[in-house]
Amino acid sequence: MTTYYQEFQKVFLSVDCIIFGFEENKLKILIGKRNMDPGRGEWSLYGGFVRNDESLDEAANRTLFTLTGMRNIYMRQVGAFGSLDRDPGERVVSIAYCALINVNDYSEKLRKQHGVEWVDIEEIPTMYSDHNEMVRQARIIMQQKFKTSPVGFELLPNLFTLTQLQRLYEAVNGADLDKRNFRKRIKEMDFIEKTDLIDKTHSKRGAALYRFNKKMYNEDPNFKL
Amino acid sequence: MTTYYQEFQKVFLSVDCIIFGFEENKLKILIGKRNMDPGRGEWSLYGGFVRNDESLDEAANRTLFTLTGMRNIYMRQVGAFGSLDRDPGERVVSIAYCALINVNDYSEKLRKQHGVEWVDIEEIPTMYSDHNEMVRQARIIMQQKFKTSPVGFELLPNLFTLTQLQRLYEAVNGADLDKRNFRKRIKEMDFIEKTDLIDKTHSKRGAALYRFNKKMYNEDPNFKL
DNA sequence: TCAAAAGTGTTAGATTTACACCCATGA
DNA sequence: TCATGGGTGTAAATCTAACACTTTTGA
Repeated sequence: MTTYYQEFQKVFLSVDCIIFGFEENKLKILIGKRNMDPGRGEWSLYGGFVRNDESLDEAANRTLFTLTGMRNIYMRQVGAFGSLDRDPGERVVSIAYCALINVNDYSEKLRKQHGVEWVDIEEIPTMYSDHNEMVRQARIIMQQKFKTSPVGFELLPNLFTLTQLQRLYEAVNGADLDKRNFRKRIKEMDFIEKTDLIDKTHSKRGAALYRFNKKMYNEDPNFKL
Repeated sequence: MTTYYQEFQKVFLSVDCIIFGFEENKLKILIGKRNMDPGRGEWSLYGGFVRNDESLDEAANRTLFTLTGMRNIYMRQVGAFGSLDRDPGERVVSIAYCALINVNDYSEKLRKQHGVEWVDIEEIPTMYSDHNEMVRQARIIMQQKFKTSPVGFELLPNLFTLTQLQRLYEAVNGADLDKRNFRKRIKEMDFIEKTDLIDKTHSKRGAALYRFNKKMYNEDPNFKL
């Protein structure tokens, strides 16, 4: 450490995860009650400290893995949050990351162990510190991403119906979509493949199941919704 | 400090500024040669450490002020950069911010004092550490912003011609625009006001000078380009 | 008088939006 | 048999993109 550097204080760095899921036709995030001071008992995002031997991205992935046991999950940075008063104890600057996971892939046992639950994005309670602001920014970023990039499939099972996909997009942008116009657009995207399989769990007639063909998308990435 | 926190190392936090300007029909950024180790002599963004008593935004504004003497400048966070190897000495995590300034408002004297210069965004040299990546991300963010928000005026004098405005947009998105279509769109935006003044410095005939009416924009914010 | 930049409208094509009925099936 | 969700096409309106000539004036 040079003399120059000594003028400045070092700070703790944490990551906080905004983990999105799609359940009951609603966009939800995983939050829990803090079990440590400061802020014990308040609603909070799941987070953790950045270690000495890992990058920010690695810290975010490790934190997500700790909570969900899941790897290779879609994640991206939302931004750095560093108000002076954001942590009532010592100064902690936090880097917010958002993630998209398939709710079905997340073990209920693990979820309960960590005491987190899925909460409708439209009904987020007041949370600890600046966590509401983190969620607000994450949501805006995701709304943009959903329009131009096929990230929505991260929230769905491998096989999904067009109605499920439409409900997802409705939940994300907070407004209903026209069924025929929606399906017209889907048909234009060859990488959203119709399978021979039928889902009969949601209707008597049954709905065709589709899958997202990532390889085909990479050859001609022209997503637009 | 609690026992728990001690498991984690604190780190230095810095801010790095991507300062955009518009000059000679080109989008440029302010960079200089590093005058300290590590990386002495390499091209670099202008940055500084985050102090104990200031938020990240405040640190970015202070750093910009130190370099330019300018306050109340449009600034926004690009993101946090925290690879393990990004600083060859001690670990430093940096928060990148981008800013838009009017080149004419920046004193040449100050610029030279700090040894920074305006470099065409299309001709950025290889820079220290991850600074090229910071610029790349800042540029993408700005390209998005320019389409939906009247931030371009931050780079222009109060009074500007439509040709200047068009050249700015061409520089930002890296492609030429159709003059008639461009001007058609401008006319639809009442908050871009034509004045009685004529600029004769760039043509014999003279071009009408326009101004951005911020108050009018706030009453009906419908920017689209 | 001419070079150089300013200024101005129209049209074809593409995209977006609104809209209503039949189908298949299990209960 | 009927209630429920699945599935389909068209037409009007809007938006986008392509395109060329006249004006003014200082040198």
